[in-house]
Amino acid sequence: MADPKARPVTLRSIADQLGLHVSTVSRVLNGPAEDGARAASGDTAERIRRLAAELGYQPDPHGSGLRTGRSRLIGVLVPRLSDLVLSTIYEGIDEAAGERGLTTIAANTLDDDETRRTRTKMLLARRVDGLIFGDARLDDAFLDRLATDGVRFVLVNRRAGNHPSVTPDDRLGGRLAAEHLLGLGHTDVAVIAGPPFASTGADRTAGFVEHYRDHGIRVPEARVLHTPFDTAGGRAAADELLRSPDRPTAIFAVNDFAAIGALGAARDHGLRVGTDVAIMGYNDTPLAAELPIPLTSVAVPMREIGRRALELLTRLLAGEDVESELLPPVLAPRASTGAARA
Amino acid sequence: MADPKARPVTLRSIADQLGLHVSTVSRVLNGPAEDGARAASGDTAERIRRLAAELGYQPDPHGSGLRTGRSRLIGVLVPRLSDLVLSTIYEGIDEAAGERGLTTIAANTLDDDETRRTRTKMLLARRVDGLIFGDARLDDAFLDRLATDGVRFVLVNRRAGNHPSVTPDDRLGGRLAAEHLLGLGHTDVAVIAGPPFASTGADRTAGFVEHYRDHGIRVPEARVLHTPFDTAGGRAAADELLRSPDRPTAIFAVNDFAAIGALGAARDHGLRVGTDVAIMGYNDTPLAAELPIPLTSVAVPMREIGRRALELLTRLLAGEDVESELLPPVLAPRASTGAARA
DNA sequence: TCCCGTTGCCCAAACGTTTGGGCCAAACGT
DNA sequence: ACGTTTGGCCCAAACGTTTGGGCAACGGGA
Repeated sequence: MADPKARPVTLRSIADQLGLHVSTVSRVLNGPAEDGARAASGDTAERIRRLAAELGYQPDPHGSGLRTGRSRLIGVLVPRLSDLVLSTIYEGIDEAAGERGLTTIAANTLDDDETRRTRTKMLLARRVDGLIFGDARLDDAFLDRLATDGVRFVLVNRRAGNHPSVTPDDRLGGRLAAEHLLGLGHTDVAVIAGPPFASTGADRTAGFVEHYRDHGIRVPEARVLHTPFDTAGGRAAADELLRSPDRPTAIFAVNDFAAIGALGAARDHGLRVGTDVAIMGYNDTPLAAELPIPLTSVAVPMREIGRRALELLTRLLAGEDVESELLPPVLAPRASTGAARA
Repeated sequence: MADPKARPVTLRSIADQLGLHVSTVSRVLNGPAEDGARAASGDTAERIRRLAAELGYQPDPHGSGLRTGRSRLIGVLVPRLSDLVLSTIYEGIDEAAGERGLTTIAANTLDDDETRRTRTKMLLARRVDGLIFGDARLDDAFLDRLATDGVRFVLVNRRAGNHPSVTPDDRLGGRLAAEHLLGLGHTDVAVIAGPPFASTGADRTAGFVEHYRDHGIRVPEARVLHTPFDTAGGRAAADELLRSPDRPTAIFAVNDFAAIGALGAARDHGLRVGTDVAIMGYNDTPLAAELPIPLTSVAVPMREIGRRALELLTRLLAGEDVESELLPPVLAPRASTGAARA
C-alpha cells in the first residue's frame, strides 16, 4: 500500500520506466479531458495507466499544490465536533467532499471569537481552497471582513447576513412546533431559545412565536429563555420555568439536548412529561426516539445539509453565482408531548 | 488576513524587499535552532522577522512539504465522528496537535473494512506524517499489514495486538462496575457488551466477569449480550434480558448510549430504574449526569486519551521507542443504580 | 606577518507537478 | 511534388521551500 523503504513512485519514475517524458505521463493521468487524446496514442496511454495502477501511483499533493496553487483541501469550522448536530453535518460535508476528491479539515471554534480567528488563520495557512463555517453569528463582522478579503466560504446550519448558506428552514420548523403544541391545546407555552446570536435558535423561536401570534396568542418575552444549546442549559431554564406557580403547560426547546435537560427538570419537579407538562425538542437526534420517554422533535436533514453546503462551496469555487438554500424540516411527534405512545 | 488579489507573500518577496537572499530569510524564520545565529546578524534577523510579521507571512506547506517530505498532517480514523466518545477523543487529539503546529484530518470508517481501507489510502495519498486509529479490532490484519509496510501509527481507545496504543484501563473499569453492583448486593447481573471485536467492550466485560468470579459468582454466558454501541442496540438487548421471568437485577452496559436504550426498555417493562432494576453505563458522557434518572457510569478521561495518543504518535515519529498507555477510569455512582440521589 | 576560525551572508540544487510551447514525422489536400 | 495539418511526443520553466556548500571579510593568536 505504501512502502516507505522503496523510492516513492512519482511521475518521473513511471516516465523513465516507459522511456517517456514526465509531461506525457502527467497529461495522460490527469483525466482525458480534451488533452487526453492529444497527449499520447491510445496504446501509450494504456501502458501508462497500467503501470501507474500497478505501482499504485498517487500524485503528490505538495507537487501539484505548489504548481497549481490549489490544495483540494476544505476547511470546516464548527462550534464543537462533539455536538452531535454539528458532527452529523460534518459527516455530510466530508462524505460529499470525498466523492469529489476533496479532503476536509475540521476545527472547533467553541463559539469563541479568538479561537475562531486563530483556527481560521491556521486553515488559511494550510492553503485551503475554501471554508465552511458552522458557527456564524447573526451579526458577524468577522465573516464580513473575510468576504471582503476575498476568502471564499459558505455557511452551514446557521445563516448570517447574506453570505451564501445552507440551513434548515428554521422559521418553518418553529411554526411546525407551534402548530403541534397549539393543536394539542397548549396556550400557555415557553421557549428555551438557545443563545441569541445563533440564527437557528432565533429563527425557530421567531417562527414559533409568529404562529401563536397568528392565532391570537401572545408568547410573553419572559417565556423565552436564552441558554446554551446543551443539557445543563436546558435543565436550568426549565427549572426556572417550572418553579413558578403559573408554569407553562408546554415547553419548546430549540435543541434536543436542551430538551433532555428539561425532561430532567420536569422530573425533579415531580411532573409527568407528556401528561402534566409537554416538552419538545428540535433536530430529531437519534437519541430522541430512544429515550425512556420518547421526545417529540422536529427532524432536520442534517447530513443532507452538510452535503449541500459542500456542493454550494464547490460551485462557488468554480466561479458560479450561488444562492442560499433552505431545507424543510418535518415534525416527529412522540410521547413527550402526549402526542403518541412509542 | 489573506488578500488573494495581492501577490502572496513568500520568502522571496521578503528577501527581495530587504535585499537579502531567500535562504537567509528561510533560516532566520525557521526558529533560531543552532542555525539561527549563523544565519544572520541580530540586526538582520530582527528586520526579517519584523517584515515577515508585518506582511503576515505564512510559509506555504506545499513548498516546504515538497522539500522536506513531511506534511505536518496527521490522519485520524474513527468509526464515527458523530459518536460522542470518539468525537471527544478527537477533540483531544486535535487540541494537542494544534499546540504542536500539526493539523489533523479526520475520517469515518464506520467500522467497515472497505471504507477503512479506502479512507486510509486517501490519507496516505495526502502524505500524512502519521495516523491514529480509533477503530482497531482485536485481531486486526489490516493494521499488521500497515505496520510491516512501514506506515507509522498509534491506536486510541481500542487496543489491538501490540501496536502502540492509548486506551482507558477497561479491565479495571469493568472491575469497578462489578464492585459497585456487587457492593449493592446484586448477584444476578447481566452485561450489554458491545460488538465482540472491540477491545473496549471485551475488556470491560472481562474485568466485570473476573471480579464476580473472584467473589465466587459466575456470570453465565447467556447473560453477556453483544450488540452495537448505540441506543437501539442497548434497548434490544435489555428488552431480551428483562422479558425473561428470572431477569437480572442489574445490567451493566459497556457504553452510555446502550445504557440509555436499556433505560427505555426498563420503562417499557414497567420497571423503576434504580429500585426495581439497576442499570449502569460506561464513559460518563456529559448526558449521563443530566438524564431524568441520572445514570451511574464509569468516567473515562476521553479528551486526555486523545491528547496522549497524539503525543505518543509524535514521539513515534521522532524515532523514539514508545509504549502503550493505560489511563485509569473512575466510578461515577448515580441514581440509576439506586446508589445516590442526584 | 601568516594562518585560522568566525561571522554573515549568498548560491544552487532539489523536491513533484503542471502547462505553454515547441518539433518531427506522417498523413492529407491540391 | 509541395505546402499544410495533425498526431504524438519532448522541453523547460515555474511554483516555494530547505539545506549542504560555498566565499569573502574580519578578528585574534602565534
